[in-house]
This record gives sequence, structure tokens and C-alpha cells, in this order.
Amino acid sequence: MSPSTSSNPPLIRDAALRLFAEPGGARASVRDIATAAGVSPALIIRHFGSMEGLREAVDAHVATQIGALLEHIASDPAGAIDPHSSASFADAATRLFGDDSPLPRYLLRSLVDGGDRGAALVELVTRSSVEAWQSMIDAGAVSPGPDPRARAALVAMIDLAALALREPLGSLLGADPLTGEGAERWTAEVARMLARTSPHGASAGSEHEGNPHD
Amino acid sequence: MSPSTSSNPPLIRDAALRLFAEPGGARASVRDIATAAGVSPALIIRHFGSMEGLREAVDAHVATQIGALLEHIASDPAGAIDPHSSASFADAATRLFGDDSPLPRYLLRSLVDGGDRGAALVELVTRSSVEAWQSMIDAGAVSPGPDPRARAALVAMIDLAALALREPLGSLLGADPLTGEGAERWTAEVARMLARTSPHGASAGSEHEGNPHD
DNA sequence: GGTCACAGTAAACATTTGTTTACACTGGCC
DNA sequence: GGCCAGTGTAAACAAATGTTTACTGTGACC
Repeated sequence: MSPSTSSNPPLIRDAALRLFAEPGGARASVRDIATAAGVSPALIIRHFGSMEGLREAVDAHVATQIGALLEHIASDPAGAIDPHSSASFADAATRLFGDDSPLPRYLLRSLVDGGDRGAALVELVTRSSVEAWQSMIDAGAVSPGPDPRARAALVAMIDLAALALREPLGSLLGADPLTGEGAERWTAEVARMLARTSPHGASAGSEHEGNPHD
Repeated sequence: MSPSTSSNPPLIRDAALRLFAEPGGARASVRDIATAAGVSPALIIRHFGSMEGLREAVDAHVATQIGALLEHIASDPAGAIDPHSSASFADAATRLFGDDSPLPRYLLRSLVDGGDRGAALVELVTRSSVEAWQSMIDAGAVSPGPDPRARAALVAMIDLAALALREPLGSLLGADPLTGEGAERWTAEVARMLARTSPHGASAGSEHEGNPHD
């Protein structure tokens, strides 16, 4: 029997997060998770009370982690879509999500299986997007359009999709939309589309997309 | 014992589709589905061979159904985003998805749990979007932009999100994005954003969004 | 009427599941 | 050293799972 260690609860929680985020992960058993974490099934129950308790702990942790990214973006709202500071979002996303993070896939899991807690997590993301968008409207940087709510919804959807639909989007883009060059290209393209709504943007009209990084 | 009926296999398949699409539905048991379909668990195994066989049958059916919508849109590519024919997409979506269709939620399920079959279904949707977008580029109606692949990816994501993220999008929009007024508003807003990329669109420049439905 | 293919089901079966129980170990404190 | 709280585990437990088996009923055909 190994010595006692206080690192086991987070270890278990993280193993669960990884498994739950995978295809078929909703059917991961207490024994699957115990094996992945290198502990006994009974220890999971001891620390978290039940499988439901474990799921709650994972959800709470994910909310904290994703909240960190949103906090970062909220400190620089333009950073999310401004082509000149797109590196800021890309850097933050790379740092938080790396190449192998289960968080975006877990967000997707929350969308389909999360019930009330999943809906709350998704709302965390979309509310942050909508607030950032409103800040930019207030600053006069963008236009709310004839149907302001629809436009805000579109902006929020684009943000949510970049996280939750990371994999199909990555296939389409030919690069990971949350890290490195892929993140820069994605945010640049989103910025171009939204820059179209600037009240005083390009004055030449319809299509003026020379070189956004110069 | 009831009389024999050839309607039981589709009845079972549809009950399974509904259950699988719900939160927690990945854990739906053969007994849950049997109860929902009003048959015995053993009948499901008799007709589909196994639970895996049932899942395959559901996937095949969903691919057929979603293919029907894409076929409709492919016959009128502009219909997906042109504000003047947005009613065409809205009508088709309403007819296919109604108020209560499990298909969009099942697509979301496929994204997270579908493995290869899920990826194939998602590709069905995104390929169709990309092809429609390319048709519009070829027709000179829109511009590919400085990063054509990123722009096509953005268009495809918007389409995929409207289906798979129907519920959070509906909350943001304040209406269902796949039926009725909500579908019209959503497609109108998407059209406005994408019309911005027209090579010879509005010549007044930055923000010219008078009244798109007049 | 008898035979056959097919559909449908209850019961049984072997395995898996989440959880509980009983025990051992560790380290800190007196 | 003894006691205690906390950690960790193997085994046991009751329930649930997907599937198989054995049987019945139906309708078509001869």
C-alpha cells in the first residue's frame, strides 16, 4: 500500500476529465477512471462520495479553468478580435489549452450531457462574448446592426464554436484554431468579418482586404 | 402477445435516436429504449443484433435525414445565406426539424461521441457548406478573402453551429434559429455579415444596413 | 389441418456497475 | 509506545447491463 498523498484527488479528477471528454467517455466507469488514475475504485468514492460527486468536481474545475481564459480576454476585449492584438488571444489559448488539453472537448461534452451545470458553463462563455461585444459597441468600434441581438448571438456562437468545435474546425482550417498559427489565422478572419461592421472602417467600400497585418 | 408488425424496427430506431440525443443519453440502456418504444429488450437485439447494431442504424438514419436538408440547400446555394431567399432555408429547416426534432441534438451527440461515424456525419455538413460557399465565389457573389481557407472554415462553422448548437444559440437569439422567425433572423444576420465580402456590394462603405427586407 | 418462417417475450445468464464494509498503513501528537 | 485521524485497498454486495435461450403466437402456404 502506497504512502498517503494529497495529490490523489486532483489526479483522479484530471483523469476523469480526460476520459469524460473522449468519444464514449460518458460511459467511463469508476474502474476505468481508477485504472487511468492509478488508484482503487473505492478511493474515488471515498474522496468524491459518488460518481456524481466526481462529475460535479470535474465540472467545477472546468468552470474555473475556462473562467481563467475569459478573465484574460475580458482584460483586453479587443484582444479577442482585433487583428493587431490577435496574438494576445492566441497566446492565452495556447497557454491554457496547449496541444492536448481536454477542456475544449469537455465543453462539448457539457453541451450535450451537462444538463443544468453544462448550460451554466456554456453561458459563462457566451455571456463573456456578448459583454465583450457590447464593450466594443459602446466604444464605437463596431456597429450593433439592424438586429443587435442576432449579431451578438453570431459573435458569441463563433467564440463558442472555436472552443467546442475545435476538432472539426481544425480539419477545415488545416490548423488548430486554438494554438499557434491556426489561432492567429482564425482570429484574423473573424476580425475581418467583424471589422466589416465598423462605423468608420475602410472607406473604399465593398472589399478592401489588402494585408491586415501590415 | 401483440400481432406481428413491421413498423417496430423504425419505432425502436426512432426511440433510440430521441434518447441518445438527450443529456445523459449515451448511458441509455437497452431496457430504457425498450420501454420508450413499447417493446421488450430482447426484440431490440433480435432486430438490430446488438446495441452497437442499433447505434449504427441510428447513425445511418440520421445521415439520410440530414442529407435531405443539405440536398435541398444544394439545389439553391444562395438560399442558405441570401436574405431575399432566406425563407427557403427557414422553410426547409422547419419542415425537417420542426419544434421537437432530435436531429440537431443528435448531431451534437455525434460530434462528441460518434467517433469515425460521427466525424463522417459532421463532414457531410461542413463539406456541403464549403461547396456552397465555393459556388458563390465562382459566381462572383462573394470574395474568398486573403485567407480563403479560413473564410470557408468560418462559413462552415456558422452552419454547423446553427444545427449542433441550436439550444444555446436559441437562448442568445431569443428564438429558435432553425424554425420560423428565428431562422429568418439568423439567416438574415449571417447574410449581412457575408454580404460584406461581396466584390461589388454596397458602395457606401463601412456600415450601410438600412432595411434588408425591403 | 399441418408446416414453416417470422415476430415477440419472459426468464435466465454471465458480466459489469457503483457502492459499502472491513481491514491495514502512515504520520502526528501526547 | 499508544492513540487517533486520515488515506488507501481488497473483497463483498445488490443492482444493472447486454445478450441468449426457450417458448408462444401469427399468418401464409400447401
